[in-house]
Amino acid sequence: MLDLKYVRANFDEVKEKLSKRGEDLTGLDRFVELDEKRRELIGETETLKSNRNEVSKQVAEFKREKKDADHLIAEMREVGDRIKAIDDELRTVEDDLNHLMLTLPNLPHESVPIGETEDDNVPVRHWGDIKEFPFEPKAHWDLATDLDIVDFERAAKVTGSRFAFYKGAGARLERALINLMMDYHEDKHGYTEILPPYMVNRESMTGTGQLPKFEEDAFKIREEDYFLVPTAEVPVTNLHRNEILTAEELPIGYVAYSACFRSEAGSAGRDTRGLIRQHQFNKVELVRFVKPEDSYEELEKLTGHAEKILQLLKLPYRVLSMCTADLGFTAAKKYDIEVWLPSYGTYREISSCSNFESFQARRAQIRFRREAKGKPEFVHTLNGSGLAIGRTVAAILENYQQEDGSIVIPEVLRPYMGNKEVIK
RNA sequence: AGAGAAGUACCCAAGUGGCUCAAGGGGCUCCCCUGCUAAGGGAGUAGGUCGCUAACGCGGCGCGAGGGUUCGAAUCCCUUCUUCUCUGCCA
Repeated sequence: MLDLKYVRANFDEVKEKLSKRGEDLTGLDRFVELDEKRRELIGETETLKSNRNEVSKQVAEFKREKKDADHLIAEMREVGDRIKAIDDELRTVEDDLNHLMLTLPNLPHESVPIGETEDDNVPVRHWGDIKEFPFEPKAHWDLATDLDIVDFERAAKVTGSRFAFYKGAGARLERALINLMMDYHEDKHGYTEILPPYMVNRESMTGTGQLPKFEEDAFKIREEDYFLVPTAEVPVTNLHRNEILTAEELPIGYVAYSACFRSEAGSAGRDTRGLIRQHQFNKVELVRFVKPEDSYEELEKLTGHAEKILQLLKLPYRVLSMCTADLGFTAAKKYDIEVWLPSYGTYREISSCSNFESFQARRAQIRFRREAKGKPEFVHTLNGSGLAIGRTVAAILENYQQEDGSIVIPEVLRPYMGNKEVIK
C-alpha cells in the first residue's frame, strides 16, 4: 500500500509512475474526491463529538447536583443522530478509499528499467557455461518418467492435472535439495529457519498483497476464511504483522521451507507438461526485514544468496532486472533468476527476488523504532526464492542427463543422497 | 466438536452506566538521603493513530477486535478472535 499522504502530496508523480507499469488507472481518478470527502467528514464528526463530550460532562454534573438536564439531553440526542449519519457516510467513503489504496500497485524504483513487455527485462549478468550435448537432450518429464522417479499419470488419477508424485530417487532428490538450501542459508548466510503454517487468514493474504486483487489465484478453504499459502512469503512476512520491532533486531532474515499452492488461474495451456507449473510445489523462501536505508543493498545480498545455490549446483543461469511492466503488483524492484533448461533451449525463472520497500510493511503494519522513545517507522521487506525446488529438479535432470537417460547427481547433493553419484 | 471462565497500558491488577477522558502495585527513568550497597523518601511513566494548524498547540479514537443501545459505555446487548479448565476426538 502506498502512503496516503504521499499520494495526496505527489498525485501527478504517482500517476505517472504507475502508468509506466501499464496499469489501468481509472480507479485513481476517484482518489482526490474520496480523500477530500473523508477529511471533510472527519472534521464535521469530530467537532460534534467534542461538543458531545463537553455536554455529557455537564449532564453528569447536573445529575449529581439533582438539577434538571432534560434540555441538554434532548439537544444531544439530535447531535447524536447527526454524528451517526456522518459516521455512516464516513465509513462508506473510507471503505472505498481503503479499497482503492489496496488495489494500487507499488511505485517502481528509479533504477527499474522502463518497459512494456517481458522482452524489456534487462539481463544484468550470466553465470556458468551452457553445456553442449553430443546428443539430443530430453525434456525433464521424459527423463523423470523413464527413470520412474516422478509419476504424473497417477497424480492425475489421485488428485488431478498439475500434480505429481515424486518417487524413489526423485523424492530423495527433492528432499535433498530442500535440506541443502535450508542448511546453507541458515549456516552460511545467517538466516533463521522457520517452518510456517500452510494456511493463513485473510488479513495475512492482504498484508503481503495477494488480496484483495488476486483472490482467484489462491486456493480457499471452504469452511474457514483460510487460504492455502501460495508461498512461504505470506506466513513468514506476516510473522511480524502489527508489531513494532527495535532497530537492534534488524536486519531479520528468515529461511522457510513450505509447500506452495497456486490455482494457476489464467495459465491454462502453459507449461502443461512437467514440473514447471504445478498446483502444488515445494519452495525454500528467503524473507528479510530491514531498515529503509539498507533495502537496496539488501536486495543485492538476497539475490546473491539465491544465486549461490545455483552456483553450488553448477547450473547455468542469468539474472534479469524486471522492467516496469513485469514487476508484479507489490515489488518496487525485482530480479528474476532464470536457470538454463536444455530441452527448452532457453532460461526459465527459478527465483524471484524483490524489494517491496514499505509496501507490504504498511499493509501489514510492520514497524520499528530507531530509539526507545522514537517514532515508529515502517521497515522494508524483501523476499526471494532460494529456490523453487521442483524447477531445480527439472534443471538438474535436464542439465545433468547422460545419453543413456541416467542423471549425474551434482556433487554438493551427494551427501544428501546416500552418497550416490548417478540416478539410473 | 461440546460446556464453562477469562482478555484492561511493559507486567500484575481494581473497576457493573456519569466526580475514572482507567485506581493501585511492580518494573523502568530522574531526583533526594547515604562513604558504597541494601533499605528508605520524592517526582515521572499511554502508547499509537487520525484530523485541524505556518507553528506552539487543539481536538477525535482507544480497556482483545467489530458493530449496537444510550445524552453519556471498560461497564449493558450482538457478532467475532484468542487463551485457560473440563469433556470428547485425533497424530
